[in-house]
Amino acid sequence: MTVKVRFAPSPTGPLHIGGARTVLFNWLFAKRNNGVFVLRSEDTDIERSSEKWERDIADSLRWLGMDWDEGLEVGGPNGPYRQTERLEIYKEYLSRLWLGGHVYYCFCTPEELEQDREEAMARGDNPVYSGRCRNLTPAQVEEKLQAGLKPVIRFKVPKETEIVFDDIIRGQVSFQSQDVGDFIIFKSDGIPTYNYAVVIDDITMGITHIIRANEHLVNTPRQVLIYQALGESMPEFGHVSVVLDTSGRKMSKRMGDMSVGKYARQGYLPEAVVNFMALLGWSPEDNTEIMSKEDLIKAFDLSRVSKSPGIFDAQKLDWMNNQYIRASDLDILADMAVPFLKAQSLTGFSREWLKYLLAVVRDELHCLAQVPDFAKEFLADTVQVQPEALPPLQWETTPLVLNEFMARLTALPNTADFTERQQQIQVLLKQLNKDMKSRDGISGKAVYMPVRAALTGTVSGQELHYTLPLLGIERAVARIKSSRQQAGI
RNA sequence: GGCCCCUUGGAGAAGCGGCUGAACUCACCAGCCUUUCACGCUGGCAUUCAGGGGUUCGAAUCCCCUAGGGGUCACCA
Repeated sequence: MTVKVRFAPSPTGPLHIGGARTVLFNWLFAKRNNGVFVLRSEDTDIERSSEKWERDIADSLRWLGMDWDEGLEVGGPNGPYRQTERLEIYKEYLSRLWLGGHVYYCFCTPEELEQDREEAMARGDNPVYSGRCRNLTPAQVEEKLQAGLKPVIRFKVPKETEIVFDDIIRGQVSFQSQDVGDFIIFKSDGIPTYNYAVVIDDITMGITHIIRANEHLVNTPRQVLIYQALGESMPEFGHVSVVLDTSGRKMSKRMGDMSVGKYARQGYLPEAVVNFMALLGWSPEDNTEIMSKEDLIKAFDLSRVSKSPGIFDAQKLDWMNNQYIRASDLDILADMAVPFLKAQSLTGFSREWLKYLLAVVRDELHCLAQVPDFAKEFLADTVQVQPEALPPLQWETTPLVLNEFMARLTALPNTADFTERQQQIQVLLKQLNKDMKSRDGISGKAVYMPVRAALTGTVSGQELHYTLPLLGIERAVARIKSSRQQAGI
């Protein structure tokens, strides 16, 4: 039997890292087993669901490179893939439950239920539905229906039964049926509830493995009961632990700052995000850290997924992203950086310049959103001399150094090639240092620091032979003049 | 409150009864390299696996209890 898995989000918010990781595990599992991955939408919460979020989730998945074989947008043999469009199917299966005597109408009001719950809690009991409407006679039901009351439909949970299932990740899990309580499968508006609709979807779509977040573990006995009542064969379950935010709390959809979209917008590489998520709660046998999608697919194994919840560590993501930035092709990086530069209206540079900049700064880049800040450092014609850069500019020997440097710099032969210019500068700097040492007894820090300070207005930054090609000679000269003025030398 | 799940360093983790004197990665700290910052390199960072009992010649690994965290008990999913 071919493996078939699914991701079934409710489109009530953006996809966050935790949800995306659940998808990843599904996707990897499908790919590993040459299976099928389905994307559908659980939009029965009409109040909060919206197509906007459905699109957002699909976009996030596409961005991460997790394609789905069947479902939303791509269609397939088991559609429709939106629960609100599957109402007929749910009703069909409902009639089977009626026939088997597994369901009943319930007319209890929210107020009554609330009161029951409070009383049960006060008694220290499990606050499950009392079963008040379970034994209504057909005549009583008819009477209430005639009166225009809109009932919900509840599932009759068998008494005194142990509900056991094997969880791929957690092992055997068991529940007592009396702790479950008759649950609602159709709301009074005729819309099915989650616990019922998922089961019907999973049955009709032929899902073989349900890999989902641990918060659904306690829902599983209800779903198991429905499978049994319908006489359908059970899929395998695997409940993955949740991802907690930095403060140790569960990620929620309201927290947009953990969304996949945010990382896309900040210029993280999807491959890095995928790699990072894979390692959150899973590790390959050989403990490799940097893994491509192909590597992950080859190595993925559900049995190595951790049971305990993981905390999202942004620092490690940054490190991971940096690893990918270092290994990326400069053209790809440049393409990714352009929108960020445009967003800040940064212009006046060539493609080659950008690529050279990226080559120079990539080692310290966590994400592409940082590129404009680096670019700005080199694009301004003058700089504000920072306090810490003032002393080197005011050293006694600085004017001499700067004069000599400028003379040599302006005498440099023309070139449009950044690497060539870099080499020229390297030679120039070395020679300058050597000459000034023998001629004036000035060397090392005494020559490099003033040049750096005048050029950049700070005492730290890239190597000068990288900085200068980026600046260009004209700008370098302008900056030195301006900085000298600011320092009064 | 009942029920279910989880518990190895600041974070991700390896570990599956003796090869662990608890790998590895991020972060952090120190030193080296260096004209500066960063990179890089080297070293440090759990006398111990939430705590306590047990089983065993031997336990982070198996069992029990306690504590802590999370989830759920919705006409949300």
